[in-house]
This record gives sequence, C-alpha cells and structure tokens, in this order.
Amino acid sequence: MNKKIRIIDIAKMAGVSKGTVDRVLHNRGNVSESARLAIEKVLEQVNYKTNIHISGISLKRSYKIILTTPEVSLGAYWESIHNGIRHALEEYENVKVELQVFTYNQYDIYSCRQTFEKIAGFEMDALIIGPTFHEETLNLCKKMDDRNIPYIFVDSTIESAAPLAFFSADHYVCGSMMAKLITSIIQPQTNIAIFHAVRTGDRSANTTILRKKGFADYLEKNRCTNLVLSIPFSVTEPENNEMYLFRLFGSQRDTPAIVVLNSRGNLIADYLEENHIEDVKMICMDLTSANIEALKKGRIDFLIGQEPEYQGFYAMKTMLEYLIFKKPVTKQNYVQLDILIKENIDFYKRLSNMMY
Amino acid sequence: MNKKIRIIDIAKMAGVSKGTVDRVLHNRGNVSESARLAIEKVLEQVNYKTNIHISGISLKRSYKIILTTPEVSLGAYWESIHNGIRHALEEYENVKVELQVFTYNQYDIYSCRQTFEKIAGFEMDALIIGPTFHEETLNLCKKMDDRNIPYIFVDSTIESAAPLAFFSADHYVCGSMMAKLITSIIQPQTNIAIFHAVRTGDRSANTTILRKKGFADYLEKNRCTNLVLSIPFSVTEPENNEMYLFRLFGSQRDTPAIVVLNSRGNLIADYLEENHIEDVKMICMDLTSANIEALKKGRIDFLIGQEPEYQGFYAMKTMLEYLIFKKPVTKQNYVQLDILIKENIDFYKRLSNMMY
DNA sequence: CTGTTAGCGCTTTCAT
DNA sequence: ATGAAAGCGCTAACAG
Repeated sequence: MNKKIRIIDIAKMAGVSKGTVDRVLHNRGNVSESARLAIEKVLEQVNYKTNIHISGISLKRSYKIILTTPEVSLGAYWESIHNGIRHALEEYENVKVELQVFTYNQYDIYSCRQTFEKIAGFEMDALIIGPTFHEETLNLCKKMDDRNIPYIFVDSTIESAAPLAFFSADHYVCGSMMAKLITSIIQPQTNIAIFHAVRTGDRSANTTILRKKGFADYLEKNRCTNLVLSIPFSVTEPENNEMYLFRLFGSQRDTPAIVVLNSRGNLIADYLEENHIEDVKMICMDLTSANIEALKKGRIDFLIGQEPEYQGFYAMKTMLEYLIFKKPVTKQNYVQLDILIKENIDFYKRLSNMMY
Repeated sequence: MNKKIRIIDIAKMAGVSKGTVDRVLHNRGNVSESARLAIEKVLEQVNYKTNIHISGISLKRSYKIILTTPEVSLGAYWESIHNGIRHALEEYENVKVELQVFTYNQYDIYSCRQTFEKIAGFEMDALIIGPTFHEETLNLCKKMDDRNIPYIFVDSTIESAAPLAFFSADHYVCGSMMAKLITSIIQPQTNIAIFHAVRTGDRSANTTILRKKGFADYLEKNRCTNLVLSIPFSVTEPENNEMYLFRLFGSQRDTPAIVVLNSRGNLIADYLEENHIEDVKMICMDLTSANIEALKKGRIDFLIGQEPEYQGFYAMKTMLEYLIFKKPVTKQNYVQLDILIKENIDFYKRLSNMMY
C-alpha cells in the first residue's frame, strides 16, 4: 500500500521532532503528556515497525548473553542447537552481543551443578538454557528470577520454572508419532522393544518420560496388542547395552521392532549390523550424522527430527527482540516434528543453509 | 575472532579511501591497477561480507521484478509460493523493489499464452516463473534470454530452458516416496489407484510424469506386486471424476489404496466420505487447507509437502542477491519433501511464521 | 521536556 | 582515478 513510514514521518504528522518520537517509541521517558498523546495517536493510524537492522547500527549498547547446554559433539544434537544460535547472531550482525558458552556433562549431575553454580555468579543480560537435570535447572532459574534476568529454554522445558519462553518439541506427541509409525509398518503381533536412556544422579529425563507416555497412550487408544519391552540404555556404560541386546535377540524367536527414545539409535543399528540381525524395523530420534548414515543404509526406517537449529535460532532471535525492543514473546513454542526416510533425507536442510 | 571488518578498515589497510574500496567491491570501474591490486590483496586476507541491510538503505536504485504463476486461490499451493516471495521482500525491506504479479489459468493453455505474451513486452529487471505449459514457458524464456533478463523457476523446472536457478521438489523422488509409504502401510496384494491430473491443451504436466515414473520405478525395484490402476482426474470437468470413482469403487471387491499425484486429494477424500467408503489408505500431495483438513479427519494417511513458501522465499532472495551483488547462484535447488501425518500437522509451519 | 546534531556502515555524488 | 562529503533511517548525546 502506502509507502514505508519512517520516524521522521511520524514526527511531522505529530508536529514534534524525531527525538521525541524515538523517546515515545522506546519508553525512554522525558516526554510531555501532550506530545506523547499526539504521537500515540499518529502511531495508531500508521503501521510503523522499527527496522531492527538500522536500529542495530545506531544502537550503542551491547548485550551479554550466556548459553548453557550439555556438551556439544560433532554432528550431534546439541551442535545443531548451537549452530542455530550462532546463526541468529549472524543474522542480526548489527546488534552487538557477546555470547558466552558453558557446557556440562549431561550424564553427570555434579558437572551440571558445578557449571550452573558458576554461571549463577556471572554478570549477564540474558541466559539460554538447554536443561537436563530437573533440580539443578530449577535452582539456576530461581537465582535468575531473583536477579530479574530473563532466560529461555531450548530442547525441553521445566514445568515449575518461569522462563521467558521455551522452544521444544512436544515430546508426548513425539512418542505417539513413533507409536503410530512403528505399528503401521509391522504386523499386529510383533513385539516392540523401546530403548530409553538412563542417567546417573537423576530420574529419567523429562523428555524420555513424555515420549514414553505418548507411546503407551497411543497403543492403548488404538488397541494395539503388541507386547512392549522397555529396555534401559546407558550411554556411559555401553557394556550393559550389549548384554541387554544380547538377551533381547538371543532369547526371542521373533525379532522385535525397535524404537529408540533418545538420539543414540545408531548404536543399536550398529549392533544389529555387526551381529547380522536383519529385517528389524527401527524408529529413532534426531538427525545426528550417525543416525542419518544408518537411515541411508536402510537400518533405520523412520527418523524423527525436532528442528534443533530452528530451536536455537528462534531462542536467540526471541531473546534479542525482547532485550532490544521489549517485544512481547510467545511463551510456548512447539517445534515441528519432521519425519525422515531414506528417500527424503538428502533434501533435509532446514536452517542449515538459511541465511537467517 | 577478530572484530567485524568494515569498508573503512579495508581502505586504511590498503592505503586508499572508502570510495575506492567500494568501487572495487562492486566492479564499478574507474580504479587504477595499483589501487585495485592493493585492495584485492587486503580482501584476500580479511573476511569481508557486505552488510545487505545497511547497503540497502544507502542504495538508490530500485528493481522491478515480475512474478507469473498459475492463479492463486485461498489456502492452496500457489498462495504459499506467493507468500514466501512477499516474505522475502519484507525481510529485505531496505531494498527497493517493485513487484508486479500476473497469474494465468493453469488449466487453459490460451490463458497462459496470452499472459506470457503480455509479460514479454514489459520492462523489468527480473522474472520469477511458476511454469505449467512447456512450450509457452519455453517461448517466454527465449525472449528473456534475448533481452538478457534473468529468470528463476519455482515449483518445477523446464529442461531446455536456461534459468538463473530453480527451486523445486525432486518430483521423481517424490513419486518413490509415495510408493514407499503406501506400500509400507498396505498388504502386498492390495491394489493401488493412482490419480493424476489431466489438462486441456497440453500433455500431462512434467511434475506428474516424473512422480508417476518415480512411483512405478520404486514398485519395480522393490518387487512390489500390487496392481496399479492409473486414473485420470480432471479439475475442470469434475463430473468425469465421479464416474471414474464410481467405477473404481463399484466394480472392485477390495477397496484399493489411493495415491493422488496432484494437490487435489481432498476431492477424492470427500467423495469417499460422502459415499461412506471406509478403510481406504490415502497418500496425497501438498498442504492445502483442504488436504490438511482431510488429514486431520483421518481420511488421508500421509500428506507430502514441498515447502512452497521456502521455494518462493529463496527464489526472491536469490534473485535480489544476484541483482544487487551479482552473487553467484546455485542453479539446482531441490527443496525438502515433508511427510505429514495427523499427529505432526499441527506443528507444521515452515516459513509461515519465520521472519526470514 | 524537546529540538538539533553527530554518528553507525554503506553508496553516491561531486570536486579535484 | 580518487578522496571528501552528503545522505539512508535510526539512536544518543547535548544544548537549551
């Protein structure tokens, strides 16, 4: 429609100067009632949106943001989240932000506690958290609440915390999707083995619990009669896994279908391959490079992705817009659950090549 | 690492002024050999990337871009492509571009011919084409080639044309995906009915041919023994469809599985619903509102999306970066093929809420 | 309280 | 051929 409206246009319409309009737009105070009203009236009529990039170059202040997540390993889940975050910073290159990253060992509660305690003492304008341990995270959040520092969760959220927002998959739905997919490609009587991660020092991660529940509820609601075997799966003590797997495939006459609730499905796929166990249907989580490889080899049938880059990107974008413009934020942000098969995996990219 | 590098930094390092650096960066000429070499040497050492947003505000020139596609209807495929294109313009709000849109009736070759002839006479800096009819499109392209006007395809491409780039799904792979999905959820002996669009005045659209081939090849390669019934499907003469459907479901003892190669799967789904034909497995294309509704109702089992918004967005983004910066472009751009089911459709958003 | 001015990084114009 | 300067829309600092 009508041309793009600028601050100077508003100023003229309201009969004031640019400076005053800027003060009103950003609530900087020092504006007379009458001027404010005049400007607000104009603002209602025109559709003004401040241009974040131009704003960025003139903005003097810089922001310090801390990011804490489980350790990042190459081609794995958390790396994608970090990538998304960096991506957002590139996109908003004109905004001055200093990012500080602290990772912890997600299988060791003490590492997490220690890291979080350190973080809690630092100066910062905002915090982005990839939570794992419930109590530790809650503790950190409380301290942030006290200091009035905004924080956003990625990957999952914690019920009793009060984040500015969270970006996460709906893990319950994720579980039902896995149930639907696996049951649609196997015979009604096939057993299903579900692998879930166990950690030291904490009950099962929240994500796992939710997925498991979603899975079970789906089967019940759809009157699926498959026998479900729940199998613990340790990343820190892999020798136990061998044992479980051996038992599973040694004792069973019929090879079961397999669902892996964490991102390490590739380990199971590799075990099957090494032991020449064929024709097992598998559904796994997350587009790690190892999982993608197993998918391409035909070892995994469906892989479910949860847009980690998108999560990271939007967490940072949201935070920046909140810090700079006090832009109102949507608290709950459920990301897409992507279904990948051998055929479409090569086209999967999501944010990776996006300039955003 | 090292701080962000600006033109002035390069100028100082090369011992020249900003103006000269700018002239070199954008090949504007009027630069002495010695100055050019000095600057190029610096450029090799530093990592300079011109900031498109800042560049945008200072850039005087404006671009006129024409977009031509099949007619847009609410909630349908082409609307998403247009949305993506507008989205890109918003994102690059600082760049001055005038967009002119011309749509044609994709089921009427004369409408297409007429529209394209009109377009061919206009002044423009670039063109984005959603092609349908082979010869007509090729004609338009030739004229553009002569006038040295760059054009980009969205949705599909045309072999013998010379576009700057195209953004399209790999329709052949799309066909095999449909084959894989349908065969994985039905019994080996179930018949499969494939619906494909017919148009007046042209052989089948290229996309349909490719999908059909991908479908057939998959079945053959995987030794699927399902009987495949190929059924023409007309958007312009719906009464014939009723007849075909009646025959199909009237004569057959076993209800077949259904695959619809165009975006009108909802029509078949509605027919089934009205006639109380239950337990038919269906796989359809494109996330039109009608298809999404049918998916949610459980009438469609899998819906395949081809990121129309992404296609539009990137077509425009690519064009702008090419026009402004002469940025080298990747010609072949295959978009993602998304698999949607009842469970994950609600989280599907793709670009729609992206600021990108 | 408010208008004016300088400056962000970039392009463009205008002298030189 | 080249440097200096003005201007894009915005924020910040400074006089009044």
